[in-house]
Amino acid sequence: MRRAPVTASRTWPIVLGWGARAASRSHIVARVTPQEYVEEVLSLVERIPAGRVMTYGAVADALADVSGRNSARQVGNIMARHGGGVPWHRVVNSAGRMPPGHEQEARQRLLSEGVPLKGERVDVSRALWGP
DNA sequence: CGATTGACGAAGA
DNA sequence: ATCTTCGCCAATC
Repeated sequence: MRRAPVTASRTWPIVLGWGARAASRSHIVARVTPQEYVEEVLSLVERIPAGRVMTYGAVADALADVSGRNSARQVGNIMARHGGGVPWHRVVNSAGRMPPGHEQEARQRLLSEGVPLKGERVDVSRALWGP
């Protein structure tokens, strides 16, 4: 758990090791390392119940306060690189589409879990789950 | 260092 | 409905 050193002069709640960039935005500050963020994402995805889904954006939003990040795209990258050990099929894009190259596998799993579908897409309005 | 590249998403045309 | 543009974050050139 690498954390930025805490100094008395520090204005923002965290960061001064990787914080130069974060400091350029006054509202959002990185509160965890990229590695820690990966763990946050994976542990949240693990808690998505069978039969429900989250969108990449919803995951990013749910973690925004604690992580200091909000990038659906980054969640997608993380799922692509590290999602193999979690129920990755329960994360779809906002249109209900499944990850390119894994549509068949995902569709089969979602179907067996009873996730509501609309043709080839998840009916996100009905299936969306939140922590 | 800067530029590109993604399992993204909202807004426009 | 499809395509583009832009904001988002981190890894990779």
